[in-house]
Amino acid sequence: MLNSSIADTFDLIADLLDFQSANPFRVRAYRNSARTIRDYPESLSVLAAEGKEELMKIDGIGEDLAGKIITLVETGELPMLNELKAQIPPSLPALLRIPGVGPKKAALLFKELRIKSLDELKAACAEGKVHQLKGFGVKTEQLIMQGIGIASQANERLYWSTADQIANELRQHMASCKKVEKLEFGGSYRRGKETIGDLDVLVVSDDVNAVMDRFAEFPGRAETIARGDTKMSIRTDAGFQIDLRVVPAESFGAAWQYFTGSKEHNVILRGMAKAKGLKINEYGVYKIHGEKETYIAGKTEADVYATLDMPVFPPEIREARQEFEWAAKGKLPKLIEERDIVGDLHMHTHATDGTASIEEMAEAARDRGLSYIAITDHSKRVSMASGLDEARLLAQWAEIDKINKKHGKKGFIILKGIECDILENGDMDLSDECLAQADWVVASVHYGQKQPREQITARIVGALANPHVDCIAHPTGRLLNRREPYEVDMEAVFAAAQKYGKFLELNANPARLDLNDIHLAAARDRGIPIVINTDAHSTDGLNVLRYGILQARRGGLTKEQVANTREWKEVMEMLRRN
DNA sequence: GCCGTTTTCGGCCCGACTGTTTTCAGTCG
Repeated sequence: MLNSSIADTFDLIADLLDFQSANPFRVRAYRNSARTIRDYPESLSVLAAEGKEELMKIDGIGEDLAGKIITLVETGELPMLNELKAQIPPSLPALLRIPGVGPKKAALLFKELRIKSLDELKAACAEGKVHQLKGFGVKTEQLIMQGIGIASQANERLYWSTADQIANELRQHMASCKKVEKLEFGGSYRRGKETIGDLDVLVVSDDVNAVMDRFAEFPGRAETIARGDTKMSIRTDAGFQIDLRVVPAESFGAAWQYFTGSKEHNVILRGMAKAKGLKINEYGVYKIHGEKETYIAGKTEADVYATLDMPVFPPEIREARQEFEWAAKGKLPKLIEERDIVGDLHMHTHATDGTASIEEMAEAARDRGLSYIAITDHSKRVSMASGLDEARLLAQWAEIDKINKKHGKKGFIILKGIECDILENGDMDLSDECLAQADWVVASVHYGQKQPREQITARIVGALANPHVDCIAHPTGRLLNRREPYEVDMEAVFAAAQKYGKFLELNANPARLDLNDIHLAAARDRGIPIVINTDAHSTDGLNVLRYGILQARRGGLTKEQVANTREWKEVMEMLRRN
């Protein structure tokens, strides 16, 4: 059983318990464990076979949950969940997706009006039944009507790159308001998450109304969800929510820290503060003496963290994973930066599905400060992209030799590479004799992505065993919001990469970002070199590198752990050594 | 349901906003 399935089960239990108004801390225990399990790098099914004690070593999993995981893995079901399901209709959790409807309101709707689904709720609202319920009113009924539309919409999270565009537009828009002394973004956007659910904006100003009025004029605004003394929320016409907070300068650091999150990171931080007789909220850090409290910090993030003897964590690792452990040991990693990258080892030209020539790609890469690139067009199996057969590939390599000779003195190298398909039967799409002549070979799966776990894992592991293959491109094949990853057993892939001394790619395309942060951390712990590539199909495509860097930072990668921060000569030595 | 360098019991982060209320519950982040 996949970790994600176990996590889904626990999340469902949390939802159902919520409806029953169970102890909120019990509900939280299920949600916390679900999150931990979803992020856990190793297979819990494997751990479960080793017994309860192994599972209980994981933070947030105690005796009871360990037992439930084992039952789940062994039998595929959970008696406790079956009992809950018998009491609560399965469609009820859908009601929770309506903004403003939580467990209490949903439970009341079910109890009083027997409402079990969004459709039934819509009908009840239309008939005016909902506003008669205790605790509901006409406004709430209208809000639910609108909310049903939002809940039934796909409600997709935005790519980080899209959120970045919106953030930049908003920054420009707000810049013309003279009352804005300072403006920063927080939330998952600042933490560089691959997708963003909403945008958090923080403004320092002594004129809240002026700032909010300007915010209300944002061209993308479709509606204002809330507007209070310090906080305002709008929704864009695309259904994307933006939350604004206006704070005084002495609270800026505390607020920025607070709104950057993650929530889990903050919960731990506040727990630490409490143990020290301090309180942290979005206005500052306070020393508690009896009934009274005094402000001791809050102007900058550094001030806030310093009250707990903590360093300023890079936002990308504020996920309550390993950062506190690192900080306690004084070993916070120095995360990789965009300028550390000196080469790009995956890109296409107009020979296949790219739009630029070899020379154009090389020049664009050189403009961006790189010292080498690999041209890695598709192999022939990818016929839709007019993939290269052996003859065309050899011709391309001859051309690369020529170009290198022409520009050789400038110290920029174009490598003869290929993105060779791993065929459905596990064979490579080009012969070993052909691949042997390449400087650099990335292997990838484009067909037969739906194959069962054993089969697709064997294909990728087989490719890693091929002596001519250097790297696996986009190892899980997922496309954010669009396509699930292959059912590949990443543990087996990591083991093979280690055994054969191969590299794994972090594909920087904002829709891929494959490997993800969890996998990157796992690869890092195993000493597997990562290569951050753009997979560019045009000269502009080279610009996606920054998204890959964010993802790498979320995975806790340093410069040393990324192969293409080294000059090509060194990379070659790594390959030869391996 | 989890957890312990004050604790194996009794805590578990904290505040803003809204709507429906006459002082607060529910929701959200």
